[in-house]
Amino acid sequence: MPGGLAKAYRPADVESDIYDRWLAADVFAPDGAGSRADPDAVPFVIIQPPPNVTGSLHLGHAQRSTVEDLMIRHARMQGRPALFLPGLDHASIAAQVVLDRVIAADGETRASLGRDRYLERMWRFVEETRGVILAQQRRVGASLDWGRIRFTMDDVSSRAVREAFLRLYREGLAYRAETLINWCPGCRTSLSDLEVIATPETGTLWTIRYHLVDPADGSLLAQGIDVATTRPETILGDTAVAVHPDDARYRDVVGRIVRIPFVERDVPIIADTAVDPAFGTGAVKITPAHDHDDAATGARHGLPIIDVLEDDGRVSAAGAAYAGLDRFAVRQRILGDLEAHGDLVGTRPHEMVIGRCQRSNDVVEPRLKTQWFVRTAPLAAAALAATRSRETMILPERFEKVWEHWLTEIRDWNVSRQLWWGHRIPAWYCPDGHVTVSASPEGPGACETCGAPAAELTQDPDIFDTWFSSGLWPFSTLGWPDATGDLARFYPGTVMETAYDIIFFWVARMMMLGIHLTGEPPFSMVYLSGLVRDPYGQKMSKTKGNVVDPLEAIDESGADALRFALVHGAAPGNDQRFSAEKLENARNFTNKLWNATRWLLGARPASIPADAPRRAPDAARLGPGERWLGSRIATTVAEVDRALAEYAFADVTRLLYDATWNDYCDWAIELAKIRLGDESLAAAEREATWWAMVDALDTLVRLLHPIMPFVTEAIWRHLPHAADDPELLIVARWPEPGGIDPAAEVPVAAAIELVRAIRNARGEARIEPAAWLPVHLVVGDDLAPAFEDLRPALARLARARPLQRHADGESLATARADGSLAVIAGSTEAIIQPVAEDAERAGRDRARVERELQEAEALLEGARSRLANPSFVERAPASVVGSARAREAELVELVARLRGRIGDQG
RNA sequence: GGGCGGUUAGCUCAGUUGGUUAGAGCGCAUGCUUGACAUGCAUGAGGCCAGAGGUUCAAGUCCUCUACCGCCCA
Repeated sequence: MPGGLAKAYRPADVESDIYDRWLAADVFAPDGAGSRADPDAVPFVIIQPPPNVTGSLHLGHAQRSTVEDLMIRHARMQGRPALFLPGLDHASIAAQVVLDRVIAADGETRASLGRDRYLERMWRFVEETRGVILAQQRRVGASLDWGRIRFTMDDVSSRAVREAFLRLYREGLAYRAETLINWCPGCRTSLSDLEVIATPETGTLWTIRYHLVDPADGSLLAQGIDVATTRPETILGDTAVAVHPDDARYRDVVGRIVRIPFVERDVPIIADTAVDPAFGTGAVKITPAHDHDDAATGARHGLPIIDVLEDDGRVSAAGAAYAGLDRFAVRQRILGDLEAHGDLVGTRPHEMVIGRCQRSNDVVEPRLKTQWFVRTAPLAAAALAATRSRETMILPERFEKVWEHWLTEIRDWNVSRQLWWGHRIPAWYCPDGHVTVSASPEGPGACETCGAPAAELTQDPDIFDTWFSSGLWPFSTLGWPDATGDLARFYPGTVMETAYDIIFFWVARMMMLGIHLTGEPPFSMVYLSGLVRDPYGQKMSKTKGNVVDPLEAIDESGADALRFALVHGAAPGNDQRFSAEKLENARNFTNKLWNATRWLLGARPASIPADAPRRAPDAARLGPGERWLGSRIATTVAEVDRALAEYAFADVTRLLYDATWNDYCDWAIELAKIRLGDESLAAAEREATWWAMVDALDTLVRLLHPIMPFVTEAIWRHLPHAADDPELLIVARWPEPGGIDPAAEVPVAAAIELVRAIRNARGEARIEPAAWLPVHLVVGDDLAPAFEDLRPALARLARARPLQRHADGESLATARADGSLAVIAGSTEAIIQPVAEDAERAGRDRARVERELQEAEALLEGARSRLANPSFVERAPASVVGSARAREAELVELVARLRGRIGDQG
């Protein structure tokens, strides 16, 4: 076992141990004992979007945690104080749905327990579940500052909620009003506009006849007016019939009275321009308690408002004979009864949009309720100003348009929820109905209007929308409203990373509340992640059975493989497809990196002791391969820095994959093997080579650490270190850019091209791979010294024995034998002499060279016609024309040489 | 109805401010138990860049229209 490393990387053997070592070293906190942060540097802060306390980790969480963690790890390695703050969200409605199911197993319901016992049960339940997702985050490798963890229901958060509400109330930005709200009968709570999903459906448009009332004696006439409706059960709450004032069909009946069936209520026929004469019969029923448009019409005409529903969706006492029945049962009964009376005059299918509850999918009912609202207009304006001024940026930028539109059109936010699990609204009402809002945990001492004593006050039974406490998260987590040290140091935060589907629910609310309550936008960058979908682009869901469990993926392939695969597909705002193949590919990559390390440790020259401290390679003794590698790695550092600065994390994975696999493993290791095994070289040269290989791998491992923290940390343990290196890679320095040397790359790039061309020629000619063949070559003077150094490498990689270099083409031509293979690669040219003459092989080789010639001629023709165009030469920039000319010259020479080869062979 | 995104190799995706020959991984084909790695190595095949028009010396890239797919808002 070279280097004492296992033959394959086994993540399960090292991951938990490594995480424990990070914890023990106290390196996650920006001010932890093991932190190497520069206290004067600008902190880098990510407050993690808190997952639901009863939830468990799904692939989307894993992806977002990884993206957040890689930004944090990068900043930490740069020496910035990096705060990655974990948390949990109480998720009112979602948690209640889960707990309701749990208690149902014991034969209990919310009602049977009552509010206090239900909440006690919830706290017990939450204590049981809260650890689950936190442990899962550790498996992913998230370097969260566990000492600063917050829960939206802990005391600090509660205080922030009460204080925020009090301030908004005092400023008139929180108000209580009786108005039409969205009601979910399934969840038995009101919903914000965002939580109602507009769903296109095919419903039915029924036409119903309301009979006119005889003004003389109040008796019912046979004459009537036909109205169209999609919700016949709302008949019970009708308080008018409306027509358009210009509608000639109804001019005569405006002002007359109709009787609403079943409830026997006499209501007027009114004229209102809001009525669309083209819809149905042109006459519509008006139900101000159960329709937003009707409520507006009702308000204009002073119509009464009659709520005919109970909270659970049954018809109330106002529904006369139908009271106590479910709304949809009532619909059917009413239709039957209308038909029996001959008053159902039309039925036809109708395409419509129905509002459904985001969580329960129940049809949402508009209802009149007294609730608390947040006045959004001024808050939204400030949020818009912050993004317009670029104080806060949104990535990808195209979401700014959506953001603008939504915040411009925003309506007031209903924050009351008729649930139990959440922050109780800190508003108290005295017997006279005065409102007192208090931020004190004990509530107000007395009514602030009439002085009624506390004992006579009753607290609002409702709780806040979960997103209200979430909206305070970027600063409530840091101790707001107290002026804590953390708040001063870490607010505003740096990046808010979250999924684009909660940009309104959450990001907008954090911006609105953050700016208003703290005076500053809560973060400077909003990074919106896409969704992780299944291999066919379908959303993952338990019902579809296409869910990938991140923990299973980690068990199988390791956390690093999962992270790499997820980051590889992550472009801001774009969904990605996740598949077992991608995971496998990433796992192979971790193994490749591991094995490169294994090779390196096993290849240490005997003259270097195993525990030798890290030493810079002696630059004067490096071969062309090491100089090439040094420049390649330096280029990679620069490109990775650029990609990170642009949040192009998928690019980072691609750059590092290529640098590791292609540059380091495929070429650098192969070149170094030859040099390290070359007894003719001085020991100092072999040592320099090995140290150069250590340098390059060390840099790659540092660059890869934010994405693949475990395997890189495991490798780092085994690499030689300098005296000022820390124990752990997680706090090691991020590589410095610099050292790019294009001139150093030229000879090895040419050598690689030549080796490939020779392999290709041998392959096409079907020469046994194991065969060593004599090769003659000629190279340009500029490459000659490097090629001399590289001779042993070229010989082995191209299986050339002997390898003879000629001074010029003429000399090379003398090496030509019957059936020899012609190879042209860039400016180098070679002849491979076959073991034995073989007519068939010669034919195949000739065909290959002719194909190459054809391709070269086609390219030359293209280059010439381009240059033949006078407007190109005149108008294109000189540099472009220059390189076109150079290209043409190159092709001319290539064609000439290929022609020469064919002549030779012919 | 309004808005946004996508369409590049069999599949999943890259492709910088327009500039030489459009790339990668997987898959496929052929061959290889090479002393780091078969979770591997070598070589190869495979593209009218959705379609039409335009701008330009030059278009996968910019503009217009069309088709299809997806998402958001109403």
